[in-house]
Amino acid sequence: MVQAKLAPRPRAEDQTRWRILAVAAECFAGHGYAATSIRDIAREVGITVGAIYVHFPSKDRLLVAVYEEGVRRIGEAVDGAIAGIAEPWARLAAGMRAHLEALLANAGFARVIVRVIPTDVPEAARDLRRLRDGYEARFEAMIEALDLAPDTDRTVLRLMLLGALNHTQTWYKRGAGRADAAGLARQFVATLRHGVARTGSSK
Amino acid sequence: MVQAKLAPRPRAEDQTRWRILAVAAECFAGHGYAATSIRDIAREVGITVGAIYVHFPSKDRLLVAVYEEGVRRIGEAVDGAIAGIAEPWARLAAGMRAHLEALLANAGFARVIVRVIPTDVPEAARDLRRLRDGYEARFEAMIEALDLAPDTDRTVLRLMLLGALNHTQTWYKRGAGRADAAGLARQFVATLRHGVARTGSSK
Amino acid sequence: MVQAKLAPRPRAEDQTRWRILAVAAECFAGHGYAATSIRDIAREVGITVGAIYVHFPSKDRLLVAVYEEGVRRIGEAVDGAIAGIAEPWARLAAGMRAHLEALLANAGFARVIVRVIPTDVPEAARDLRRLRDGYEARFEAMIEALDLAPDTDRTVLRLMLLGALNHTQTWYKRGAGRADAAGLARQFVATLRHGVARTGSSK
Amino acid sequence: MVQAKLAPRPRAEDQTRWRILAVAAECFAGHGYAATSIRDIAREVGITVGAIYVHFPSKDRLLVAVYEEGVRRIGEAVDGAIAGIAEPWARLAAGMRAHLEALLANAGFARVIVRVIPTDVPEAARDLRRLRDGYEARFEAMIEALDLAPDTDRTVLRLMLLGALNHTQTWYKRGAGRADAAGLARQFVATLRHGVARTGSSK
DNA sequence: GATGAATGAGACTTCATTCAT
DNA sequence: TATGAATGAAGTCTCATTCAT
Repeated sequence: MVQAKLAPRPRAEDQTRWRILAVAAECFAGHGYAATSIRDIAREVGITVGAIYVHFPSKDRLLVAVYEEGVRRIGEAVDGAIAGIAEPWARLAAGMRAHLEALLANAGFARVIVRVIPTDVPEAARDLRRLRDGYEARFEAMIEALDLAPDTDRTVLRLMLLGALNHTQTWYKRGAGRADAAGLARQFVATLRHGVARTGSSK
Repeated sequence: MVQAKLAPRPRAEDQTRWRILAVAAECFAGHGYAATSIRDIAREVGITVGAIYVHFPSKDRLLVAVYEEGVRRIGEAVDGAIAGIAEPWARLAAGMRAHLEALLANAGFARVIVRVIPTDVPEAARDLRRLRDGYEARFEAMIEALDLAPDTDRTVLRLMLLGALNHTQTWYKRGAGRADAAGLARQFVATLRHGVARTGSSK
Repeated sequence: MVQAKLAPRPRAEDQTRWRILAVAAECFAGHGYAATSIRDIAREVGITVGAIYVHFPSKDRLLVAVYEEGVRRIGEAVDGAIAGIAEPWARLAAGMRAHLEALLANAGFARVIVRVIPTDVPEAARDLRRLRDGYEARFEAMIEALDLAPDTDRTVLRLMLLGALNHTQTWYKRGAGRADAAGLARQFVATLRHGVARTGSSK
Repeated sequence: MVQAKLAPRPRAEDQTRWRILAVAAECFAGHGYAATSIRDIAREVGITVGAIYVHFPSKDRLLVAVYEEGVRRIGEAVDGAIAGIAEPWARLAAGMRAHLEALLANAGFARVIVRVIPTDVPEAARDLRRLRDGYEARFEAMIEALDLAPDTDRTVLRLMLLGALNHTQTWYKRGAGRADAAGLARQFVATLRHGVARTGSSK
């Protein structure tokens, strides 16, 4: 009983590192890198500022660590979602849906990747870019496999798609539930595939 | 008479205000709101920190002023571009092109609107949102006029479109010239209209 | 009368800068550069920490400013003391006396030069070395003019002399008055000139 | 018996203590006490910060330990050098040479004594002073034995001599080899003994 | 004997803002 | 209109030291 009161460290010894990471992800994703102070994070975690420096050597390395974890998580989510799906458009739809779900599930880790622009943090820019590119390569591959109209610029398509996906973060109302991510992904992919013009209405 | 003594020129009197605005736009667009200090701006303009407070009461009011000017400029650009065009899809294409050109022309004013997210600056959030919404209403209207497939969610379409447009800022390589903005806009609108799937390849 | 209470800034507008310099000199000379904090200086001057940064951009620039002033003062003291004295040994004696008096007069400015070793502050090392060398060049010149025994290494003599002079700071008891500086200088120069061995006692 | 259980090796048990001492000596001598952190030392030794506290209760006690070892070493060096030399000037010359050699041999232990001024570390000042004085007493004795001109102040002579010796640390270029220490000592002692004025040139 | 997480104080520096001039 | 000195809070990071393991 006394134990429960005074010794709250039951399992992992580096639980603190994880809590810092999680809080930092939430803060960076919520207010941006520059607007988040180490103090903010420490306060939220419930430790001293110095304790953060026991686990991370600097603010920008903490950001990189968050980014890494974020890329790992959303990457695994997408990989898991598209595994076993062979048809290219279905693969893309599944990937987009997983991406959106991660993004809208209110998890800081995924949102950081979208929110923090590499060039914002010169000291970490190289690492951030590498991580980002590594993740986005999945979509490059998925788009590569599509059977597209002859004159389509696949690069522009990819960036357009990612722009649409990531922009959701700006306007999506939290609380609407993650079910909507599926609906959004469906509409996005349908739009990209067939367009939204009423059939027979064009040129 | 007092005029004759000190400030004989009628308009140039608030030239400083304009220079502050322009520099602030560039800074906010380049590094974000939190990462830009009043000192940075003052240094770039070549005046004292105090001088900024002569023209703007606070940092967040300065941001709002920049936003206002940005919205005014890009709004006028879009309005000018679509004036006289009746056909809905052509109107949208012209509007998107103007938007992209403003964004990629390296002008801070337009980029600020995309870069600084209203919620980042709580003290100014309401104003920023109002300004943003006022601008984006144009696209709402343009999309409203389109003849779309029956089950299309116009709101999602608008947000998808704006996401694609604004995301360009992240990856667009400057120096490529603004001519490309037109090309990008064309591809974007074509994609949204008809999709990119090879005709006859599906359903 | 109210004036005397509320407006204590009577003359110079950069009085603060001087007070900071003086206090910093005393602190750096007393405890060394690393052991002196900006807070210490601010507290002693009676201003905020930030106020120091209004006048000096960084701690090491403050040190350089103190050094500059110190070199200026002790340089002028020595120059004044040797002016008009033609006989080389008398010139050296006068110079040494002035140097010692400045050093032992309890004035931080002069002591800083002796106390803070250039290599201790890498960011300022180049400047400090330049200033120090500029000052010590006087002694080089004075020694150059001496009529010395043929095999004497003048450089070693100079360094030996400066070592003896500057070491005084370590052991000299303050409060004994500056009169002793003259006596010390006399004994130093006599020793260097003729040695201390009893005449006829050696080789 | 307890010995047989836990510490079977007689000497090597506190090897770590020695490594800490050696590194600390080098650091304190190189950058000064205040500018050296416990972490710097730990890193250099290749152990944890906590490990240092296993061997030394505080930073200032570590300094005292380094000082003690330094005084012991340079003291033994001087004692060994002057042992068996009876003629006072020759004794002094040998002692100075040994002192200089220890100082210039790039060994932190000897340099610490010269570099760290007792008053810099109030908590350890008393100990440092005691150790220093104990060492310098040798020179006091050596000077006492000299046959000097009647009006010579032996105390000033000692401090002058130590000042000249210890100042070498500031300017001596490492890498010139320790052979030069002998040459320097010779010139120092010759200067003090007979002076550097050209014979017959004075008064 | 040694580790490594943690603390609390304090390091230097920059911040937005005010105000007398 | 503009300056520049000043403030007080906050920024990132390092410090010596402690302690459970």
